[in-house]
Parts: sequence; C-alpha cells; structure tokens
Amino acid sequence: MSPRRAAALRGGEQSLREHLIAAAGRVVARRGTAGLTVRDIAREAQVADGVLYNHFADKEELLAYALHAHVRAAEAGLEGTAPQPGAGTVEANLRAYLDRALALHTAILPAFAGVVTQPGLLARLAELPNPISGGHGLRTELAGYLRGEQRLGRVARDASPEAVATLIVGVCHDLVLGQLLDPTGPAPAPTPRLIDEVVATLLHGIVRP
Amino acid sequence: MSPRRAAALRGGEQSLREHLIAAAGRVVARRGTAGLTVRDIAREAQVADGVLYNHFADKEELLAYALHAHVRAAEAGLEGTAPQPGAGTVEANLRAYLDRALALHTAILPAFAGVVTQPGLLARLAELPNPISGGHGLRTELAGYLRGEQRLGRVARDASPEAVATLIVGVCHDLVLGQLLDPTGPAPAPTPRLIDEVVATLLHGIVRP
DNA sequence: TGTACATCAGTGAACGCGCGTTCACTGATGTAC
DNA sequence: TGTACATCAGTGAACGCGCGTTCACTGATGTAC
Repeated sequence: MSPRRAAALRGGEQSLREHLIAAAGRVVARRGTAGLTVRDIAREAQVADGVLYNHFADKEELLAYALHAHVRAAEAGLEGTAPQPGAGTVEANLRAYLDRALALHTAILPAFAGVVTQPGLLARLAELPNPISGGHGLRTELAGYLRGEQRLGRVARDASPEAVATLIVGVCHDLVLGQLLDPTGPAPAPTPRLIDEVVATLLHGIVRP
Repeated sequence: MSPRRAAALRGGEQSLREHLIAAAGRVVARRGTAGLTVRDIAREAQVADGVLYNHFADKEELLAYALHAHVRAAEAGLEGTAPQPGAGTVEANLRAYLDRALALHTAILPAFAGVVTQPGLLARLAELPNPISGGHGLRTELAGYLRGEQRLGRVARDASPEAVATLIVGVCHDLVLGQLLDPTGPAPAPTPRLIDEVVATLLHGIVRP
C-alpha cells in the first residue's frame, strides 16, 4: 500500500488534508465564506472536486478548519507583542492595543461576515479545539493588562477593564463593519485622528470634575 | 380594465406591491436575508411565486425595499424621544442614547448580517431614497447632542463627539455581534452592569488627574 | 533482479435538489352594444 | 338592463443553472514469487 498521490502534492511535502485546509484558508482570507464553492476550493488546491470528501465529512467541516486556521494565522501575524503593565505610558499602550485589535479585526471580520448566517458552520467552529477566538483572546489580554495597571496605580481603581475592552473591540467592529457595509467609503485605514480621540476619551472621559 | 386581483388582497386595502414589501419585511425581520427564498416571501404574502416579477426587477430589488422598510420601522419603533442638551443629567442622557442605540442595533443588525455578503443587494440599498441608515442617523444625532452639551458647558470642550458616537455605536455592534456569533451565549439583553460601566468610562475615563 | 498482481487515494463525470426566473394560461373586472 | 367581449394582473407549472455530493474508474506504489 501507498497508492496514488495527488498531482498537486508532486512537489511533495504536506498531507492532502493539510493542503486542502491551507487552500481553503487562502480562499476564505481572500473572499470570505459567502458564495464559496467546493469547486473553488478544489481549483485553488489544484485537486479533483471530490477529494475533500475523503478527508472531511462535508464542506462545512473543511470550512470550519479553514476559518480556524485563518484566525490563528491572523493572530500569529500581529506585529510586535502586547504591551505589559508598567511599561511606557498608559496612553501609548492603549493605543497599541487599539492598533492591534484593529489589525486583527480587519483581517478576521470580513471572513466571518458570512459565518453569522451559517449556523451549521458556527456550530462546527465551536466544536474545534480552541473556541472561536475572533478577538476573544485579545479582549481578555487587554482586560488583564488594565487590571495590571490598576495594581500599579496607573489606572483608576474604580475603572472597569471589561468595559474598556468592550469599548475598544466595539470600535474595531464599528470601523470594519462600516467598511464592509460601504465599500465605496473612506480608506481601509481609519483616520488616525479618530483613533487619537477615542484613546483620549477612554483616558479622560468627557466630563471634568 | 381593472383585471384580476390577488387573492391575498381580498380583504382589500393595499396595492400588491406594498403588500409584497410588507411581507418580505416581516420575513427579513424574522430570519434575515440569508437563505431567504422567493418562495418564502410568496408564501408569507399568500401570493403566487411569480408575481413579484410584475412589480420588481428581481429578488434583490424587493429585498432592498424590504430592508429599507425594516430599518425605518425599527427607527420609528424606538420608544420615547432622544434626549436634548441641558435636560436631565449628562449621565442619564448618555445612558438613554446607549439604550436607544442598543435597541436599534438589536433590531437591525441580524437582518443586515446577510447583506454584507451580497454586494448587489448593498448597491441596491445605496440607491434607495434615503442612504443606508443603520444607526447612521442615531450616530449623527448623538454627536449633535454632545456638541449641544459642550456649548452648555456640561461636556468638556476638548471632548470629541465623533469619538464618543463611534464608541457607543461600537459597543452595540460588539454586543449584538457577540450574540449572533454565539447563540448559546448570554441573554439577549446584555448585563446592565456592563452598560453602567461603559457609561462611567465614557464620562470619567480611566485615569484621574 | 524482474514481473504480475493487489491496494486504495485520487479523479472527475454524473446525480439530484433547490433556487431564481419565465411564460402560457386563468379569470375578475370594465366596456360596447 | 342584459349579454358578449377585451383586458391584463395574478397564477403556478416548468425551465435552466449551479451547487454539494457520490461513485465507478484510474493508476502509482508496495508486495509476492
């Protein structure tokens, strides 16, 4: 035994299963899951239409793995590391977290837009080893950072790390969704001024004692 | 002339065109546009499959009108009126705006989730008399309110109304999207405590002078 | 070592289904006489 | 007033297409002798 090998693997490294996940991931990153065809994936993988059923129960299972890979790749692809409590200034750190979150959501949200409308796919994703990250990790990380700063006295004790994390992630959703809903709108990168003002608002609020 | 009348209109008020938009609007409000079938709409309207093509160019045009109607209905259905500068307290007013925005997005976002992945439908929506509202009106309203409070001296002059509006709308997107992405998650109504903390963060910030 | 055979992942044409859309037909209503 | 006819919005069976999925077949590789 050791039968026929997929033409696309002639070069020769991966298993066809990994090859399919990678190919699907590329297509998902490019166009999202909406209107995505089994044949599109096969063409991207340069492989016969039917092979995927030798390795996955159905299209949804492959897509779930592809999305999973896409999310992990996006998270791994973030530049630099998350700020630590006590380092630099709180302002610069908050800004850094916002930049990171924005980069992450810009990479992930378009692919997830189609997932919301596919309950079966959502369920498959939930079954995968890691839960749906989708910024969840980053949110927790940010809240943890803020608690650290609270301990150091650089952030008010009565501030709510969860609320700030929700606000930061929310801004990302808003900006990326706005982009998705109006493709003719402003440039992909939001105005730096708005970002500055968001950080200032979170730091100082809008009323002064 | 004055030929056959649709059986569904026997009761007798509207035009069939309005009847179709209303029926489609009901289905869209219930299940969104994803996986929505021309036959589903016809069944809801209790009308023959083909009639819609007597009144609309295609499915997308009908859906665009239905979404438009749904958004306007959701905006019209908001309880009470938007707070005015100078009335009550800034805190209560901000909270009221957040509640309104949350109600609006809870009603609208699920229906729009499927729209993001249908560029043709998006384009049709953009062509309709009013531009896509989708909270846009509320955002402008909120920014205007905040500028009013600035003039009255109840909100800091150097605060950014646009940033606050983005933060408020962003929280809505985040909470509703979270709900959509994890249907098994927390109750539809978010915890009041988080809302309180969000308002407090916007008012006072997280660092103290 | 060389040859015949068995294995089974990969292949891609074909299947069946559901969708958006079309169009020959129906029949309630207005008009002509 | 009553009857025959013309109109055309509504009807729903049928069309064609694209999709996810299946499965008889192919052929590269390992094994037996």
